[in-house]
Amino acid sequence: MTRPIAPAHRRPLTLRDVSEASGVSEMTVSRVLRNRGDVSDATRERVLEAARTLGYVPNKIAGALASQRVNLVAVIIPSLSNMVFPEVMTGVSEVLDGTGLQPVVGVTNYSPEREEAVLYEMLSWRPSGVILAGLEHTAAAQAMLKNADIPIVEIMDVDGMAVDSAVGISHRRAGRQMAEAIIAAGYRRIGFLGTMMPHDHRARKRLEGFEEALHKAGLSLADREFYSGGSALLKGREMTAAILKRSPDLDFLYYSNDMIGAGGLLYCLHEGIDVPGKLGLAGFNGVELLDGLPRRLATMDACRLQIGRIAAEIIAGKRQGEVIELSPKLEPGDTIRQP
Amino acid sequence: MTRPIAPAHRRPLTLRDVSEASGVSEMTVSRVLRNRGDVSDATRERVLEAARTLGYVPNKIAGALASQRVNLVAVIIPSLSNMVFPEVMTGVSEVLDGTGLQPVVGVTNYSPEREEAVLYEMLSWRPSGVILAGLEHTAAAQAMLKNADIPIVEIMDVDGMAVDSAVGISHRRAGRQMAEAIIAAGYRRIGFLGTMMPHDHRARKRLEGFEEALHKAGLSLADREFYSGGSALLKGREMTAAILKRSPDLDFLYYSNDMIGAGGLLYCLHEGIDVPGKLGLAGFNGVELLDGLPRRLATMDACRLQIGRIAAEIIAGKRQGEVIELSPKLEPGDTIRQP
DNA sequence: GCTTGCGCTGTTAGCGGTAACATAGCTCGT
DNA sequence: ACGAGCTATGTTACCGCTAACAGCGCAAGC
Repeated sequence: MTRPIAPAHRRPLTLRDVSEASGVSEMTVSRVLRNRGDVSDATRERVLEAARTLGYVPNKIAGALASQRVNLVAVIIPSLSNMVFPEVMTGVSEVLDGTGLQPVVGVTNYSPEREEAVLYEMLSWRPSGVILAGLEHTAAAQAMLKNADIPIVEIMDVDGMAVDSAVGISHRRAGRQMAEAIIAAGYRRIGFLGTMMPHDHRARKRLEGFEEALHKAGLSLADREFYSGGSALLKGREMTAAILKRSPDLDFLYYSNDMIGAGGLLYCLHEGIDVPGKLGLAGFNGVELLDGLPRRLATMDACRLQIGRIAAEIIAGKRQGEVIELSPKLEPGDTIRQP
Repeated sequence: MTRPIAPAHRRPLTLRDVSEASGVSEMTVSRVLRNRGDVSDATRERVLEAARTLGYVPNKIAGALASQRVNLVAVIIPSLSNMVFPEVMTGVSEVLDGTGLQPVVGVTNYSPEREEAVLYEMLSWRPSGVILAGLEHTAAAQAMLKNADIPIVEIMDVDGMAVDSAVGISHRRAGRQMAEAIIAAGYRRIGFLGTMMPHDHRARKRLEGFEEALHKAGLSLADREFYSGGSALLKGREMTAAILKRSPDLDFLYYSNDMIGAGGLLYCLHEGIDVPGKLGLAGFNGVELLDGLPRRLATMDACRLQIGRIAAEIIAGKRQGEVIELSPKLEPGDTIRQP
């Protein structure tokens, strides 16, 4: 792709400049630049040449206003530093790349108010669709979504009511399944380590499902430890040290995410604790990072890439919108005893 | 912040709807919604009430076209999964948050052609400024940047010619400094492990600076190993195993980033290699992840947060644009012998 | 009383494109 | 030879909002 080498200007360039430079009407220039309608090869060449030498860049603002069409898709996620969302974005981009649609990312930092503000801002650009994480939103945000009259896909989670479409996994079920696997492996004194984020509903639902399964088996969490902020890997170490000091008789640690789980694993290996014999470990997410650890942490894949892909397909109209529940796979790794 | 609970519509809402609902002109509604010009409190209340109950969301496309003002800042970076860029984004957002400006992210995957395309797309929305990584761009991209007539900040790197402003560190100098520290610590048979990315100019410059300093000391790289794709942590392990098998007499490994460095460190610890006595290790970046490792990898902070902040300040006009070189700090950690 | 000035509101004319329709010049079949 | 049916281009009327200016009512100044 080669684009213009152009001189500096004073007044911003418009279609009219290109039209004058090439001796055709603005409409014809517009047609050439969008590859729409019939234009003779000779004219097309002349126009492209003029546009290139001038260094013309179309004004999508004007274009969008006139055509009532915007090629943007709003993607609203809690955080970029989470490892989880970049992967969702990869899936979204993969699919959108072929369609002329463009993702625009907004970040909420797990704050519902910020989500509402970001959504408002994004909707004011009249995107062709919205992809946003989670099913929990402020009343105002829900209303905006309903009124927007564009495809809306809520991702990651399906435990709740969707505004329009939803793609994700059931975090409650995921928590339950992990608990069942742990119990089946013979562990009984189980501790939980997680983030202290009141608005991370998915982590909350996993814990709820987890405890539900424990209760069904006549067990309950023996201890729990929460953290907020800082390096997750380091926190994982520290929390593990703390919980084991307080409750040395625990035989399993369930972490709310792989990053703190990895920290815990490194700590245990370093301390020479027998994993998974004396102490079992499990996390959640299936992050790529785990592949490089000395031992494979048990985890559960959250289908992030696929979620991104499917959400984008719904927005692009390549797939019927609806509630789609994916099934995360439990990966036992080397940190749960084989029963 | 509470926003409207509104009914569903057919035709998209415009200023006219709000104007009719509140009995004032469109212009007055516009003034209220933007807090601009004098409006009586009574009218203001009436208008806000109407906008809220209708669930009106302004159309920024029309607004931007009419006012010739867009509150967007294009931020163009190579990758989101790199850990590095999310942190830059944090700095950018922090500063922009107070200004009414909004960052919009574009990702290039280290491809110059893609960068050109993304830039073209972004410029067509007429942003108020552009922040982009690196100083190397296609000729066409350079031309677009020059013609755009908005503030441009090239970030991360200062070894080269900036289009307008630049904020970053000298990667050549960083490589040199690391080499000097390694030599001073008495290491002599040094290997390099890095990514095989022809377009990662910053990694290339670090290596150049590194080798330059080696040569000045009468040394040269004893071996090198490259990789591409996959989990960086795992690759770090594998590459380390490979290079040590091939050249068992190496006494130092310099990694082009912390992630593969961390993998290498974990490998060495697992193999029981004496670090830093028999083998020294160093990476680059100062990623938060390292805090959780069993031993602190030597690294060099790339000042990412600060780069993001300063770039945003330049765009926001809070600071004079120019070329700003920051000084990365060498953090010796526990993987270089103390001389 | 008549200006002056201020506070508030309305009117007009675009911003830079595109949809929809009109039109001019051809080629063809009959 | 002539209208039908192209293809290639131009014309007109907006899209939804805001800058710039105009206008009105009213208090204060002289």
